[in-house]
Amino acid sequence: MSDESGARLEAVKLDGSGPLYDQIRRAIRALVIDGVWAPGTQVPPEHALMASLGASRMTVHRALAQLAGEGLITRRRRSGTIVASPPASHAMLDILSIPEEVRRLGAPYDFAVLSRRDGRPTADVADRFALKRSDNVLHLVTLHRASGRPHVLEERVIFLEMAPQASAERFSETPPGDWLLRNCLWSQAEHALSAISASASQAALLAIAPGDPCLQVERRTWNQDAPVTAVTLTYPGGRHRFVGRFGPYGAV
Amino acid sequence: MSDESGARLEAVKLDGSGPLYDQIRRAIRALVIDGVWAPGTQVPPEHALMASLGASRMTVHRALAQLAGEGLITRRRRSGTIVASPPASHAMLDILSIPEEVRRLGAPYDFAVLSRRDGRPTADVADRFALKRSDNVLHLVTLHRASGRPHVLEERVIFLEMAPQASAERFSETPPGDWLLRNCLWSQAEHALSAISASASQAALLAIAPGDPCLQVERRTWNQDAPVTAVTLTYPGGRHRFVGRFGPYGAV
DNA sequence: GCTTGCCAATTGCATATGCAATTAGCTAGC
DNA sequence: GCTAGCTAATTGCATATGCAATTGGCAAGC
Repeated sequence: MSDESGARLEAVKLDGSGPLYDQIRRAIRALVIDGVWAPGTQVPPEHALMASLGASRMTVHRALAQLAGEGLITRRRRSGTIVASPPASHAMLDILSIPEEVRRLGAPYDFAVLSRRDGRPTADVADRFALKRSDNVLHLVTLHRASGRPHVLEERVIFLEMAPQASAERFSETPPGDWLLRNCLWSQAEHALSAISASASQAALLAIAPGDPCLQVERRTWNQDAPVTAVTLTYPGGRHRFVGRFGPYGAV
Repeated sequence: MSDESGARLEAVKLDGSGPLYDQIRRAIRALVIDGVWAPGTQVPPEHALMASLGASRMTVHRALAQLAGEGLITRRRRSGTIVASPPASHAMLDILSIPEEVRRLGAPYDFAVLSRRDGRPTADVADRFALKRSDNVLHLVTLHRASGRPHVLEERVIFLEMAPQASAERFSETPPGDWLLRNCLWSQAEHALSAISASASQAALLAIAPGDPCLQVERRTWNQDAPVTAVTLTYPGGRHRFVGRFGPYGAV
């Protein structure tokens, strides 16, 4: 009734270990990261948490201020505290949206799904993710273009266990990566970056010569240890570079 | 006399803008980052800052606690607060020490300086760093080996303006990158990552075939806007990959 | 209905206070 | 000289208090 936005006060459970402010911080952090409190959820005000947890307002404030500093929540006077949306990207390799990547280059973007196959995972994929061969997966090959020229080739496997709605999706408006970002939760990702020679088929699709060097990004994504998707992005090497800038104490 | 470690209390200057605790935090942060308070320097105790700045202990504490959280200072009861050493590396591309990189692979490491040339910068280099052609630079080509096999080829330019001691250094014990890390300050670095085809000379040095794909990392390093060094690292593509792992809220 | 102004909820900031925990360095005793 | 124990310096944590700033929503007046 009163908690229309769904943040139940009782959900905040302290574990009794360490400083009180840190217990509060970790408890709320866990609720946010595990998705119990979705982005946009109204977090109980300091006074409510204070009464509920038996802590002083300053102690609650300290926990919430830290979480706000970490970007997990957003606070505004009078309106209160809400769970923030996860930041879209952090650093060099965290660019997850290819349309956005192209848009930043100032080039018009389009894409085409070249092939699509539902079915069982290949032995290779099943192996890398410790899947049962009976799990259903969706294979997609997508070509992204900037200014009409091939930008990157995407070869993706989606694990339907975690993303059942993907079966019904046509991926006509939104490329698979962006669609997944909007429709699936993820808690962990791993990137591997390497240089390869373009195979004949890759070269043909990317409009380069076979054997030309390419930057290959392999990304595997999980939600709470359950695999969500795996993708291999192949960038024509001559055309792309990843750039990052930072100082000894972090990003500049 | 009393401040044998050199942290002068008067060095902490507030700028009057924003919350007091944040002014204090930024003031001390600047002293650390700009190297005025070197790593290991004893930071004045809370009571001293409190008296000197006219703030309450809790306010000073708040600033220092935040800085400790950011890793810029280390605090211990009774011993007090000291400036921390900058973290050696942060994430995927921040690995600065190649010996360390090889050691992590569990392989024995060695290196050889293949060529060395003192003199004026080439037009190309002078251009990229906005140098005067009269500035002195040191060109070095170094091959790093893991288990006796070529691991990465390093082509480096050191700007002697910022690192005059480099002229006298033989680089027989320590490769140039590590030597610079220990002997030079830097405040900013930029990485660019791309895929290339090995040239004939690169291929020969790396014991691969000409045209084989390589991962190339170009790193440029500055100290307060003055260039310190520029380096190109060429990794045989088939043999190396960079891996990073994180969640939507940061590194895991 | 529309606007203006007020009230109250909520967070932001700073202070004062007290006690706990840690430990460097000194002191007393052997 | 050596050790055990004490003292005091320093940080860590929690609370209570008060006021400032912001602003959503209501009420009063037009």
